[in-house]
Amino acid sequence: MTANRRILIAEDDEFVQQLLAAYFQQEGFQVSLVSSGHELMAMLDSEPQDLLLLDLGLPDEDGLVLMRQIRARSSMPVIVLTARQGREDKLTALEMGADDYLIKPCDPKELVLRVGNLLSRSVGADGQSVHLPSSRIIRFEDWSINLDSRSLLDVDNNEVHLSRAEFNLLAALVNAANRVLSRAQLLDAISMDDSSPSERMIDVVIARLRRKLERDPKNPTIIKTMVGIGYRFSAPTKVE
Amino acid sequence: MTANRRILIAEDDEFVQQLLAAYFQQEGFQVSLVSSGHELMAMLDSEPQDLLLLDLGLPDEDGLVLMRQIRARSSMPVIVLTARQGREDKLTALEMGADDYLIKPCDPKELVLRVGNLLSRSVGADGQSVHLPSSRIIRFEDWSINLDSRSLLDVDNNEVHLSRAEFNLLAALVNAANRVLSRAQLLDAISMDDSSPSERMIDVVIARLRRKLERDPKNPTIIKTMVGIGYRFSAPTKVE
DNA sequence: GTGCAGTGTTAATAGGTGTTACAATCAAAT
DNA sequence: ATTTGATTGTAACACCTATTAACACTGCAC
Repeated sequence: MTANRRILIAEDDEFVQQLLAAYFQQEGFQVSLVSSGHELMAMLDSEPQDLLLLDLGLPDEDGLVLMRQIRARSSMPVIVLTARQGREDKLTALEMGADDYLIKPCDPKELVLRVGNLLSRSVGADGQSVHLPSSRIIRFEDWSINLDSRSLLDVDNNEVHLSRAEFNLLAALVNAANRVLSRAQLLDAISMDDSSPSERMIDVVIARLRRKLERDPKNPTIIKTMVGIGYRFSAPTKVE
Repeated sequence: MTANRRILIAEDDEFVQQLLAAYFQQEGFQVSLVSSGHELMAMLDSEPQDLLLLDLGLPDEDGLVLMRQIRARSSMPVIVLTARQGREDKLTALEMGADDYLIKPCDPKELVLRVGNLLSRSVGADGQSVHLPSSRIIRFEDWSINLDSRSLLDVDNNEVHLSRAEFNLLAALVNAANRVLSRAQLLDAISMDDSSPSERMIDVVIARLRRKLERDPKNPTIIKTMVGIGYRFSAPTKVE
């Protein structure tokens, strides 16, 4: 029951942040803290977490935009916290894929309760997390990708280095195996903030990935191009 | 267990109030809450408390005036909390008879520590509940760092020497474990006077630290780089 | 003084990101 | 089948950030 207790708190008011951290630590969570959208995305890229507590009012980025970017790269449980009373925000947040929604001020006990609920819901009978693809190792062709340690191993178990953008793109494709992802969706998966690079960037990263992954990069079998639509991961996968 | 664990929290931000309450309750205190100077004085008149946590920024009354009024009727321990940075406030508050003074945001652990200190001091000279200064020894991976003696011990308890800058940087990171610290914040931690060295200095000290701490300095696991943001201490820690 | 440890700067290097230009390819119309 | 315009692939490049070695400077101990 207790393996997945890493909680990431995204909150810009430092005092609230520290109080939440101290409180959750006492409840036995391992807490990580970020105070901006930029940090948040960097943190999610560097280390998987079991649950995200997201304050919609981060200074540098609209919370709902962040929510979309998060959902583009993982299905981790997210609880949205906001000072806003608006009903629209609530609906939008839930539409964007938030799992729960609380308006500040709220009772810390209730908060911990909902966190506990969400975590227990996302844990299967075997104690493995259902939600987090990041707790999985996936094999395809000669490769095995570990979404947890963010590493890619070749057939001899040697690690092949991927850049952040390359890994995120591959992870997004693997998570949506056999589904077509548009360039816009893939952009969400690789971009850190809202400074969206052009969609051609996706082509470039795809090319770099293919050069590393494909036996014959000219005739790709793993990442297929869907002309006019996007790309599709189309190798058989085996989840470990 | 001592009977005097009733704490009164005077704080107008409702969320902060609830977080503080939940936190102190977990620490075994019986908590009462007020959110205005008016309520505060009424509460003090009707029910004795063992300690007051007073936010200077209450809406209806200047905190320093309140402080004087409180002292006019009791000698109960008071810790003043404020968002203001001003040195004058601090001096005035202490002059007015506050027992301690903390600037928000502050570490909740420190807050509880000071509350404990103050309460045990006010118990009397029997020495029963004298507060033991919490040891500041923290273990991570094969290392243990003692923030009091400023020493770092390896797995065999041999001391590994760190320069002042190295130690301060490491201490700052450890104290903010799992939080991202910007180069600017880390600069504050290592520079003694106000002559700020350039932020590249941080990279240099980080490199020197990694060479001493990390198993594989090229693939650091203890101090992680957050590109474009700063650094983060990300090894599990255990406080002794 | 001389030597030494530590501090901080600088510059070379490495690696990643994103743009652009042009080549290659595709798909639809003729 | 050929043409044509749109789309995709990729090399080359500019730019950015982080890493690290080298070095000069400072202050301190002997």
